Amino acid sequence: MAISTIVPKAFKITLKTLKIRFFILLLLPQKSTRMIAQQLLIYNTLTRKKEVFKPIHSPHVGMYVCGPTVYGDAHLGHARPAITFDILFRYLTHLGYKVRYVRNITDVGHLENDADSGEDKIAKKARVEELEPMEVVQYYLNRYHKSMEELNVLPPSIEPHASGHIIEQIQFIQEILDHGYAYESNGSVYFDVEKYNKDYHYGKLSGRNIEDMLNSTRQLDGQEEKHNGVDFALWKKASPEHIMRWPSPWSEGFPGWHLECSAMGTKYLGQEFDIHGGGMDLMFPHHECEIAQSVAALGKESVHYWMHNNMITINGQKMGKSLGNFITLDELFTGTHKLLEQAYSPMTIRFFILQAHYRSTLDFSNEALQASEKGLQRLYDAFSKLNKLQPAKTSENIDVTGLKDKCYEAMNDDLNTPIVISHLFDAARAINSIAAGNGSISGNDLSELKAVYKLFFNDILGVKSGEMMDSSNNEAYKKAIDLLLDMRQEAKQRKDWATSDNIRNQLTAFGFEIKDTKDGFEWKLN
RNA sequence: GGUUCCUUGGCCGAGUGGCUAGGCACCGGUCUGCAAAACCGUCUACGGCGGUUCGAAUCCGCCAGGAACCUCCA
Repeated sequence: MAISTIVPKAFKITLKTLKIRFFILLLLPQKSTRMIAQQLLIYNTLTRKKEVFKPIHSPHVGMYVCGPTVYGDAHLGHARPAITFDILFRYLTHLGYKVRYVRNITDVGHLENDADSGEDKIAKKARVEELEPMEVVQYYLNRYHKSMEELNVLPPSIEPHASGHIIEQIQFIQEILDHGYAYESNGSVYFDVEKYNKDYHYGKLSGRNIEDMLNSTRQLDGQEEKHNGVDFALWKKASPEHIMRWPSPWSEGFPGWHLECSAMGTKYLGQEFDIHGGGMDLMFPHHECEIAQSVAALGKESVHYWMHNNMITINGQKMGKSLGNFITLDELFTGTHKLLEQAYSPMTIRFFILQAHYRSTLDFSNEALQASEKGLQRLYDAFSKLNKLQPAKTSENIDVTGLKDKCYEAMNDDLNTPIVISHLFDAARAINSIAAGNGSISGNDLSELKAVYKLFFNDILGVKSGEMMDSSNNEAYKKAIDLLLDMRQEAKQRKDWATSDNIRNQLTAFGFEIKDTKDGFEWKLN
């Protein structure tokens, strides 16, 4: 009785829902196809070629990026993948794709080395600082999030923790074991690289051959458990003093590092998904192992497009944790590092990173950052002038449609942000010319230019504009500065240059920039 | 040693066969009481040697220098 009354009702609701959905679908594809019609080329590390991006289930896109191991503060190097894939996330979304962006948090499984006595990085930090491991994780994760927010990096759709997916990882190992590509040894489980390589190619992503690797793999202590030096751990039995441990069919222990991405990627994005990103230094062995794990467990590769950002260097060398030559983001923002001549705002850092293509190395130096800071300021100034321009009948020296097309063209060419920026600088010059009275812009072009600027500068490149950061200014303070400069104007009219220069010089010393204009003055705080 | 990649003007950094970005710095000019900002202009480079081509920063070869990965790394 109850069922028969419920079913039709449920059916009714479903029909209604379907109708609404159908209606939405009718609307969406029009917008989507128009936008998605942009042909995006992305460089696929797997083929070493730029390829046309075709999602498996358009308009849905699945994207996985290797996030940080949270056992220390994020440094400049961490900002690179975060910003690179933030741009991709923003751009795909703008094109009309529905992106599910997964960026993991590694909070377990990072061995100090591959030896039996290998210690987890988080656990080590916890022991050194006498903290609960999860306390370490939370502390640095909070700080990571804060830095990312300051860099205007959008949060991913899902941010899974490795420690929260132990069951999935155990299942994944079981699949690999069932397919015969792993073996248990003294409570640990290792991936059988040699066996796998007979059926597939281990090393296809990084262009390696197992023969070369067999000869060059370092001999570390405690590797007697492995059948072969190149085999990597899927599960490690925990030594008695090891803090982070979970039960499994093989031993109390913890999962190997490479496993988390395979397990979480396929859990949230499906057995096959579109994009997997990360730093170039993760290509081997991390991503290579991921491929092997997926093929061994699922019988197919999970990832269609592998994308890798290049490194940030300092004095020509990779900035990294192990070399100890890194500068944390906090230090950059506050200028508290011995190599820094000054503090650099988060937007300067973001702009600096975007001025190089993501597949090129980018060398850190104060000179380069200062150049970025000034360049960014030039764009801010130009675009604040844009909002004050008066429309004319015709446009003389600016082609807004051409600008927009060129920006799209650059983005579509494997996210060429430096080219997009160069076009924005071209626009800035045109705006400045018009503002200086050399040229004109029509009303239509003016509003279109404002829209293009907002789209590429703010929305896609994700640079917060000056006004957005100007919220701390308050009226009383502005009036005080205006008052001082009014006094200076009076002094100028009396030709009392000593007083007028004194006011200007003092304000300049405090960091203000004073400009005299035809009818008065302008100022801003740098 | 193996694998992959790089070398662009004072600095940073795009560009993959002819159109030879952009930013910062420098210099000259315009504007200004002087500045600042802005505008206009100047400088115009592709590690070296050879080859392919009508034509090469771009393709090929050799040499020199550097980097990443091969162990944890974004």
